[in-house]
Amino acid sequence: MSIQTAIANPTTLQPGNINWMEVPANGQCVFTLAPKETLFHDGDEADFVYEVIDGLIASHSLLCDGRRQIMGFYHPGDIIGMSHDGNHHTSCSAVGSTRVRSIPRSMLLNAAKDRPELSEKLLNCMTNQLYGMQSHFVVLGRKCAQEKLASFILALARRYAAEDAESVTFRLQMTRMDIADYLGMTIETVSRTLTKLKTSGVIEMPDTLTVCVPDLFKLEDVAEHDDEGW
Amino acid sequence: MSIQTAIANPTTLQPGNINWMEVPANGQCVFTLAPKETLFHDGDEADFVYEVIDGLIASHSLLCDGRRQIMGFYHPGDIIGMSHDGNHHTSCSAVGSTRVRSIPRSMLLNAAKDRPELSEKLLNCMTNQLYGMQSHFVVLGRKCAQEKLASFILALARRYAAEDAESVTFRLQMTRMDIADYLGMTIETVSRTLTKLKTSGVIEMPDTLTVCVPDLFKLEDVAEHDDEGW
DNA sequence: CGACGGCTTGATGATCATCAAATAGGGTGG
DNA sequence: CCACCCTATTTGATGATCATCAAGCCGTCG
Repeated sequence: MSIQTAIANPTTLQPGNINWMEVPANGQCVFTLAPKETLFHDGDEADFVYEVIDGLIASHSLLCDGRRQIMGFYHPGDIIGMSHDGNHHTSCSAVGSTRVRSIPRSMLLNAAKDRPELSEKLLNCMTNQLYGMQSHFVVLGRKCAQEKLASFILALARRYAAEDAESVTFRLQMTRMDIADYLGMTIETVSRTLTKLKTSGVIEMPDTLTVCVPDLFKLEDVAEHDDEGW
Repeated sequence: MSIQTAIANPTTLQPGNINWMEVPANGQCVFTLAPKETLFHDGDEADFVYEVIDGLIASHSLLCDGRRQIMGFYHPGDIIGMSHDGNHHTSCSAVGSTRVRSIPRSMLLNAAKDRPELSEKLLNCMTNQLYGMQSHFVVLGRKCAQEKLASFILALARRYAAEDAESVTFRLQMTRMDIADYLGMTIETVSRTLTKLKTSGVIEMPDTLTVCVPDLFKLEDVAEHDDEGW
């Protein structure tokens, strides 16, 4: 389900999944971003709203001295670029090669006016994203390196794992630098901590991008408590 | 402007300011929370949405070992408790004595259905809050103790200062513990860092709760020690 | 007054950042 | 197909920042 089908069929619209099939075709557009290519910059006019089709988008913020913080990753189905004041307040760029669909903000808002269900769904998208950010605050503010990495991998694992699965294997789409900037660490600490997680058997990594979680519960324990006791 | 007047007069509704005057009176309720009293817990059913009338509310999250992270502070006019799935995903409690207005979630959603403007404003509230959280990520993930506190005080100062003012004096409503839990630090480091800011003349504190910022630009420099990218 | 909670200050140590260098993997051109 | 290069990643050594443990201070309240 995407924005398209949802506008066409409001009852099926899910958070992070809006379908804009009924929106005039000339307004929408699907295109592909190369890795690291920017979707929009902080401060740009927010004329468009985007839906990730496949790939991965990172929203981030830069300090002048080069420090970077990634606020969040947007996966397929996620909505990017809603604005309350007509301007973006963050930059967004592709992690790997990424396809997105764009729709003029005005068109989406107009459609929402005629469709209470659509605007309710948009609101759900927002509150959904908002809640997704909550746990990230705890990770950034209160967790140590090992808990940060475990939490990060756990979140990805849950996204990729089948319902009720106990183990899962997947490929990272982002670099160590991206992970570091997301978790508020350095690449060196990310690397060292991954090594520690491998050594303790919580994860396996056949190559630098493939992560295998043999026991999701064990990973949960590390993500929540600092291990040592386990 | 509050939720009340906004429902009555949609065109005047501003983000963080919703007026529900037209909502049946039996649905809404104004009450006072004592300091540290809880508005709702993580996991509670989100039957009500709240507007802060005066005082201050903190939304926070707890790890099982007692570590706490405050996600954000809600000031008068702010809306709390919108949920996408009918449950709260964070706890909220009063910092000092705080008055809030509650409205049944169902009633607000129904009113929104008949009022495209209202639901657009609600959406604005959400995106507004979402963007407010962005800078907090940078603070938590990428700033050192001094920058964290300077950023924190600067945000409060801007809220209290008159337009174009160069200096401002205000009272903190929260304890050192609250500040520490908001900024991802310990109370000791908060205290030490405040002392450092006082010593360097960036702020003055006649007593533990009164903050005087003689030069907002100087405070900006410390907070953004090269920061505020683009 | 004495006790309590919140705050400050001091001493010490752990964690993580920084600087530096080696290794691995991917892509290019011969 | 291999040599080479470039970048990403890993590993090592060292140090700064901040957490922790501990004690003392201040204002409030019973």
